[in-house]
Amino acid sequence: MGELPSASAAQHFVEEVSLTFEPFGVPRIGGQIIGWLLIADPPQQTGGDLAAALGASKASISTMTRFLIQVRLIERVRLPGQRRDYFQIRATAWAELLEARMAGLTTIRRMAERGLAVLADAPAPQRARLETMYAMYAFFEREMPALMDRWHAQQAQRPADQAHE
Amino acid sequence: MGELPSASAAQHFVEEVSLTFEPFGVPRIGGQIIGWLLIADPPQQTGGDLAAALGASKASISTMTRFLIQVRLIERVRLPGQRRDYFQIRATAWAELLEARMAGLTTIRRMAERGLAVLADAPAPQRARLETMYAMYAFFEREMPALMDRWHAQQAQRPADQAHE
DNA sequence: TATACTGTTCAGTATTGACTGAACAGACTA
DNA sequence: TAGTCTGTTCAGTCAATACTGAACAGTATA
Repeated sequence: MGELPSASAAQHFVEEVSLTFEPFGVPRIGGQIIGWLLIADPPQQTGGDLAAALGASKASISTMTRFLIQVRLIERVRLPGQRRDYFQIRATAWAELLEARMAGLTTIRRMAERGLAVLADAPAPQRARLETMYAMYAFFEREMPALMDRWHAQQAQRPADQAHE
Repeated sequence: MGELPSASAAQHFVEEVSLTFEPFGVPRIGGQIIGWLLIADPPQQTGGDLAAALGASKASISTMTRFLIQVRLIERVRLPGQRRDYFQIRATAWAELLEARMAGLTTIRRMAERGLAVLADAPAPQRARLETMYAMYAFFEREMPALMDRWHAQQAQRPADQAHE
């Protein structure tokens, strides 16, 4: 177990992360794992570590880590010569999370599109609701990639503390 | 009840919208109400209309409409001289939904900030995880308003079929 | 082969919450 | 005041699921 500045502050942070992720459909323990992996020392922790730190059963940890790996928030690493599994936050997790959010734009744009297909023969005023909805999401869907590129460009420009990965 | 091009196509669309909103924490019937209000003719529908069209109880409609009003997706209108309540999609619902999503950026940025506070005395490599997370969300939090402004400007420029509202 | 250790699977529990039917409340007509 | 609309509230049911404890399976050491 690592040295944390204040155990209670860490615990409070873990709880906060857990609550932040809950409305996004991530079960409580999943959020706790993320929170803990964000501040744990070292960054890679075993299933046993997680179970101990969070006071959860091995079963929960096993199921949740598999889930978090599937949604690409964490990854499983095996240190050479070791037979234990370690978990850590994926370096690109947050970038991909944001990109997934942007893919959500497409979903809604398509939904509007389908609605307009249903109202194909309807008069314009009736279609207006869906037209504006479509226009808006199509706009952001079109513009977001450029913004994402600017972010990546800015990152490449100042690789200051990009030690890991 | 209005004239729909194809009842089954409409029903299918309603179902699709319902499924689209489900992962966002909107209960099934809530999504159905949104779907129906997107294509219904006329755009304003009574609680009874909704109950009949969706085959749901008055109680569900009452609770869900109140919820959807609270999250500002729909609004309750009273036609002059009428004593019945009508519901319709708010004209600015989708814009505000997107803005709410952007507010989510702030939540995550703050979360990273809190984590960094917990690791105030930790060495740089340990803080790196949270630093990149913070930088990324702060970047988008900073840039998104400008993009939103561009959208509004573009809308003002061509007020073509902005008949309603 | 025995044993320690890893992690997974599975049955069972307990909680949450979406939805309904029925009772209730308020406002307009007769 | 009675009757008929509106919409809300409430108790109860039903289904989904998060979580646990215990049994299981695989792999390395003795």
